[in-house]
Amino acid sequence: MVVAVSERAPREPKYYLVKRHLLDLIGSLPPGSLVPTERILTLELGTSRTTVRRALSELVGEGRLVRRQGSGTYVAEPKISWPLRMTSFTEQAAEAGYTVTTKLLDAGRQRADEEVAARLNLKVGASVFVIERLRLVNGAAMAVELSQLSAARFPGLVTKLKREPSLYRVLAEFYDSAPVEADETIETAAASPRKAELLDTDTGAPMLVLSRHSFDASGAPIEWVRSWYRGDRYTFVARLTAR
Amino acid sequence: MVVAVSERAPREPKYYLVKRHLLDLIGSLPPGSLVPTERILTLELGTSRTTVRRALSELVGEGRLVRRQGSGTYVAEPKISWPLRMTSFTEQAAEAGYTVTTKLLDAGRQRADEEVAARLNLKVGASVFVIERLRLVNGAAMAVELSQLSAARFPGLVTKLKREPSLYRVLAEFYDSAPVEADETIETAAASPRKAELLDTDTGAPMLVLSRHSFDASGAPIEWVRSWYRGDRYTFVARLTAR
DNA sequence: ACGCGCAAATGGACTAGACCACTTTGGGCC
DNA sequence: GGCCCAAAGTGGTCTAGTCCATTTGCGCGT
Repeated sequence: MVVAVSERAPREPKYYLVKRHLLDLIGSLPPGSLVPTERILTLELGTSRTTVRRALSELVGEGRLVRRQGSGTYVAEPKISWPLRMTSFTEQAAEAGYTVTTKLLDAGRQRADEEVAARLNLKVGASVFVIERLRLVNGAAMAVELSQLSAARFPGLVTKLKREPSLYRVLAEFYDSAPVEADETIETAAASPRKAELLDTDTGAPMLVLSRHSFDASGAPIEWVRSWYRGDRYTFVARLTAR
Repeated sequence: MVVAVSERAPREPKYYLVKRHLLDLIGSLPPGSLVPTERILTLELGTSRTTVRRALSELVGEGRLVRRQGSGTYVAEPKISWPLRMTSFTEQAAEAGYTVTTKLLDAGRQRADEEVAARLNLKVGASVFVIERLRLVNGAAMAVELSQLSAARFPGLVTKLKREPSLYRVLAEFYDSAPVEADETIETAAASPRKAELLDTDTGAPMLVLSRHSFDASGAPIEWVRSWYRGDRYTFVARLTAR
């Protein structure tokens, strides 16, 4: 195979030069350090504020910088790893040594649209519990989670959830039901204004979206969950073994 | 103007209103449809082009729209799922029914920096093979992959790779070495100009970065690989089982 | 009928500036 | 000494415009 010579050098946008300049700077400073203000960078680098802000925004999205309105821009802490595993959220966190809390944002009953009907093996219009929760680790918002389950299959679920926050424990105790298999998908998205506020970040910030479609031992779907994590703060980790 | 009292209503930026307008539009159109031009949207929605472009950029980053300079903006095809599994890239693709090719971009020898030395259990400055490849599925660029392996442990690797493109097959045949375990991490990043060009996308576009740190049966590290996938086009899928 | 070249239209990058929301700070007051 | 509040400084949003690169399509010439 011949190694192709790229005829066209990728032309570098001006904002990317600013970004590289900032990356150098970040590399030489400890987390928490103050970085020059946007207006100062504008003068130093001879560009417009828009261009500086584009570079800053990418670095914020990559978790290298943190901006605080009215205060300044700072070098960020390293990202946090989060394991992808079959156990429940609460157990995962405990294993990793984190203190986890869950805040119930909303829990109600809705009619299944086409997508959720297909996922839960229901008819369109069937009754579905929609549970929205905020996951916090050591007090800091980590993810917004939207769970959907068949209301017919899990009667009274919402009431029970208000006493026992672990969904998987409720399923096991009251419905003798446990997910034994799941398909997870991971993708990127931009934060909506609502999710941005819940997660204390900016609208449009890059996020990791983890969807889980889980099944019981008989292969019947139990729940369909989507979780939105801040992409600038978390990385997912999975341990794979051959065979 | 009367300011709403709602204590903490997430204030919606104007660009997000444009985004929702476009999402409605996208929902009613089949993939490939032409969407109004930026200048027309500017007039229709009474905003500046910058604001329209911010909304468009997010939608492009989420894989809902495709922009082609000089031509127009189009509704995008759905994303493609890509499995996370322990087998080699080439095998994965074959199983999924895709035709896969690999283009060797660069292969050479470098001195280990601190990070790669730690990953491969070497001393800083030890010789390391750095192999950069472009992965294509059905002819379209999918990912840029950067593999790093100990040169002392795999002498002549680069030469062999030029005849047999599957790295895992080369490792098995010539070095009797196979990864049986791996840690994979997934995070988001923005495309550099170089990667953007290789992947036929825009600088700054959101990407999924998959890092794999793999080990042989004795627990010794074999390789450290990072792959950059277009976040607007791919989602990762993993199948998890309890126990 | 065909093809070529050029003009129009598209998205891409950047500028300069206005105004707003929020935080910090320091001076004046008690 | 401590408190409060105004001012200054920070990032956040948006505007209106320029110039560029690429694509498309039309009209002209052959």
